[in-house]
Amino acid sequence: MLELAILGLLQESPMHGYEIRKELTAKLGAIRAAISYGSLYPTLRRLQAAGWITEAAETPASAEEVPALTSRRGRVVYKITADGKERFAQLIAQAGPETYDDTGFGVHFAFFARTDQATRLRILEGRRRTIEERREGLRDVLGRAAERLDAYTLELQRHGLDACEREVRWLEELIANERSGRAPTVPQPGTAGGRRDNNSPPPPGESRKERP
Amino acid sequence: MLELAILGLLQESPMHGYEIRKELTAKLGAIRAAISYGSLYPTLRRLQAAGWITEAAETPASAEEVPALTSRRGRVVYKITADGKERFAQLIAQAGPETYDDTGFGVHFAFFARTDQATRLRILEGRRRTIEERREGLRDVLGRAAERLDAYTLELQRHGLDACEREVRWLEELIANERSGRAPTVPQPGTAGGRRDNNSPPPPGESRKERP
DNA sequence: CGTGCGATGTATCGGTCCGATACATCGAGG
DNA sequence: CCTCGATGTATCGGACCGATACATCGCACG
Repeated sequence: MLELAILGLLQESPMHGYEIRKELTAKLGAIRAAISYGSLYPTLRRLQAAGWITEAAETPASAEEVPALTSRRGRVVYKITADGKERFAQLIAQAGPETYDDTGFGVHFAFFARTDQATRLRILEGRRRTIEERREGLRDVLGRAAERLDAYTLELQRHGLDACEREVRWLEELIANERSGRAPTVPQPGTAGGRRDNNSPPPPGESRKERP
Repeated sequence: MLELAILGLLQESPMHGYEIRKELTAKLGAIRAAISYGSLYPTLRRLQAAGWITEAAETPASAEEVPALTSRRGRVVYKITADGKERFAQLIAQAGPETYDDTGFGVHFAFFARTDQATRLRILEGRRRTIEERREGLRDVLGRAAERLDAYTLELQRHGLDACEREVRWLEELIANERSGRAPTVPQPGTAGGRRDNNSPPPPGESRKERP
């Protein structure tokens, strides 16, 4: 999962470890806590050894630009390689069971903008299936095994069941949206300020903008 | 976490590994997938080495009861020791940061029937705090960093934010319920059938009530 | 009658990821 | 001046997972 996330992130722009962590924390904040350095750095080294990423020199512009702003000293900036992009495409498209658990789905979903519509649909439906099964499991327990469990445990199951039903509905909307049309956003009033297509989804052949 | 869950479960009755897994899967189904044998068995051995649990002989009733029903052969049944109960009490009451993450909170909550009210309140409030912080983080991202993120990522954040708000409301109800009165259940019509006291929890002091 | 299949049951191994910890630099504010 | 918080890289032990192996039992199907 971390591998996929890093590869996906580095396609936007080269970054060093600390930055990767921050960006990932922002992007995946909804599904998991900040990723640990204890897994980040070893993974970066693994990816580099495999040739998916390389170190990029840190020299800012051309030559004797006196920096003064930031004294990039020990920072190690990584950029993705051509092999790395290939690897990402393979990872993002293939769907094993781990693709549908909470974390796996979240990571895949966070990079939907780099995925083709067929894959998006497949993943959304797989996730729905998974959640539906979880939901059925909870209903079973609440129905059949309710006498064996204490009130707190039951309340926990009810809350979980509610979350499942809600997520299934959310997925239904996304699937419908995905099938007929291409707008990713579910209409939903009054949460954040501006809603506006920002960086539109140019999934397969993309050009990335950066600061000019 | 696994340690706490096993200790808690074994207070209800002695069990073997397979059974522990099944019960735990039922009890914690709302918050996590089935626990792996790859962590269960090593943990059982660790708990046994520490003296929190012991093997219990499998002999069914008294003597030459011809079994014929089940041929309990290799099953290893564990029971909790006095030290184990003490350990459980210590683990369930003390609250570190890991007590408030999704899994940690879920396990603690699932054993609320064996916890005193003060601890329950402390944990519920800590969890609320944690979720509120996560919620603020998501609001920040949706507000300030929205332009930098693609529509799918934003949708993920919105869904996460919604889940946070919902959980905070759920926790509020539980806290209010806990403070004034002692009924664990939030009134909520029409989900499961019978509600009724089952395996009574006589943990430290309190007695559990249910509808008479 | 056998034969295979699904549930029950115990166990290990490699790998991923986390939490704690260490250490070094830099800019800002007291 | 000096500490504090943000930035930044890195390691270590431990928790937990997923795959795998292996053995027994009862039952259904041929």
